[in-house]
Amino acid sequence: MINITLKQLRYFEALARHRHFGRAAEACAISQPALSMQIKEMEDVLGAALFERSARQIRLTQFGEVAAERARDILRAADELGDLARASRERLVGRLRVGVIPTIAPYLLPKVMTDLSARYPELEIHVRETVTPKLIQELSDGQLDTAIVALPVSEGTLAETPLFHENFVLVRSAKEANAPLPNADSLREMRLLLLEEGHCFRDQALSFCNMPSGPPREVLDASSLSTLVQMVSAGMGVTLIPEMAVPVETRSASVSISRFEAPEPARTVGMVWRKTSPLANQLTEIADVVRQCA
Amino acid sequence: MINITLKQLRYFEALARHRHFGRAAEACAISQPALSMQIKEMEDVLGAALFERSARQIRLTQFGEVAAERARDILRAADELGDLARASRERLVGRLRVGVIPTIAPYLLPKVMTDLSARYPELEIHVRETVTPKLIQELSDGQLDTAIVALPVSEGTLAETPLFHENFVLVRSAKEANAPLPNADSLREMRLLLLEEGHCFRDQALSFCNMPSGPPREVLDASSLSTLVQMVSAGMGVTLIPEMAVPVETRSASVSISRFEAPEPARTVGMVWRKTSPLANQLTEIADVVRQCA
DNA sequence: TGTTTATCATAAGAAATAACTATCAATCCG
DNA sequence: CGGATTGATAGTTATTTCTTATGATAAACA
Repeated sequence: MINITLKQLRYFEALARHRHFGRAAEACAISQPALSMQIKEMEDVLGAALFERSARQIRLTQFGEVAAERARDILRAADELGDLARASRERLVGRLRVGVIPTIAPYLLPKVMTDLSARYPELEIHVRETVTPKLIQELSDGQLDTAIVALPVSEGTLAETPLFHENFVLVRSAKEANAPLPNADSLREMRLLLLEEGHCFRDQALSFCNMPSGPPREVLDASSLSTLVQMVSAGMGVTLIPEMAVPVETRSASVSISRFEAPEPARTVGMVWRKTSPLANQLTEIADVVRQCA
Repeated sequence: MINITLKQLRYFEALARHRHFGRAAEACAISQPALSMQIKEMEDVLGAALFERSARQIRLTQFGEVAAERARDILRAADELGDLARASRERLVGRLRVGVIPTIAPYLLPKVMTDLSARYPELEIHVRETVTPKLIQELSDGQLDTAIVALPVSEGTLAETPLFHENFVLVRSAKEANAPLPNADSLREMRLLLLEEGHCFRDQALSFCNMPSGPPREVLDASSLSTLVQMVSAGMGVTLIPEMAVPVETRSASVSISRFEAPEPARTVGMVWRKTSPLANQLTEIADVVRQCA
């Protein structure tokens, strides 16, 4: 199946406008025979005459009139595709799907969302909050554009950039405020409350205590830092939370916060995306904005 | 300025649908590298990535999604142009601008319009009624598609086909009904009422009497056959009218109609159109329909 | 862990398409 | 009738697009 081409439509449109092969050809920056051939080809393909050629002038046929209108529509649509491409290339627009782990989302997102919206008004931000393995899976599947997680991710297909480094602090009930600071080993002897399995923060905390991360423990596992703090406040044990969570989580709980001595437990939070992502350039820009927020 | 092509849009659409270069290429009946190259070319021209290629699968970029939608619109519009061409080629549709001389129009058109509309329901018929020279001019200018006039027209650029032959009859007042039939020469002595200048029928009548057609005559010239007959009915003279006009024009006038003896005055009515007209085929068909009516 | 498989990109030559120059044919005009 | 204008045609060249063969990379497999 042979078909018409946009080039033919362009030539046709010019001829319909000029009603003169020579001038239309000049307008298209080609020779008159080239125009003649393409018009003829187009008429052959369509199986209908577009122009009526009489001795000294040419006229659009009735079909030609209709076709000229359609041709203009098509050419305009094609041009718009170019405009659209330019727009999408010049600035970050459209939808950005961001995944964030639950031990970061509530503390970082409010400011990040505000700043990003201010900087990229045309950007529609979707947030997905879940544990790292799921985020990585969804990222790889193309359901997310980027994710904010604890580094390293060590996934060959993903690019990662660090955002900030944060320490973990000890949360004890208010009445233990002046008790001696436990070290990593003594923590193991205490009733350490942790997040349920799957959260990387659980593993990071356990690793600080040199405890195996795998098997479930006898203690109740919480589903959020907020719950953990409330449990501590109720005297059920102690826990660790990232520094960033302190202002939010201790507002409505009577607990004491203590920093560890060096080497303090800590984690690096970073942003990851597919190495192949077409948004790679914009994502490094966004990482900068997030860094400002932290 | 290099630009995208419809071919690229077709390939792109296929790839967007299959999300697989090999299968999309197969669907387009080309080799996989050919598809790769055209997609690459298209991305280069647009200056934006359409697909994100990762190891084992490809995905549309956000821009690609939008572009795919547009591409489908454009391709559909291009296909419709083909459909439109086919429709316009297969049957007579749209507008047909017909010119008819005033000494034919009122008698022939009612039936012709009815029959044509029945046969070509999608045909919109415009009628222009004026004298032959104006019709020929407008036909040549492309303001008319065809004209029904008295033959011959003898215009090199026009094609003509005869429709019917009609005699002229003598119209006298009712009380002259039994008077002897004048011949061409005796007509010259009578008060012969005629149409105003410009009407071919005037010239044809004069030519029958062997009188010069040019100079204005002393008698009142009428603007329609109807007026002529009414004048005859009022006793102002005699006239000739084409046979076809008899039923209509003598309905409300007390006149007598007489046929001449051979050689009877007559004219050939025919249809003309530009030799270059794209409607030429359809016009011969229409001439057949008109012939049926006469 | 190395091997196979799947998949898209690249390269080089061949085929197809579109362009140009030169020329023709028709017609209008003085 | 002769020159000028205009679109069509022919032959050749230039460009584009395709094909085949091959490469590179990562996933799947054993």
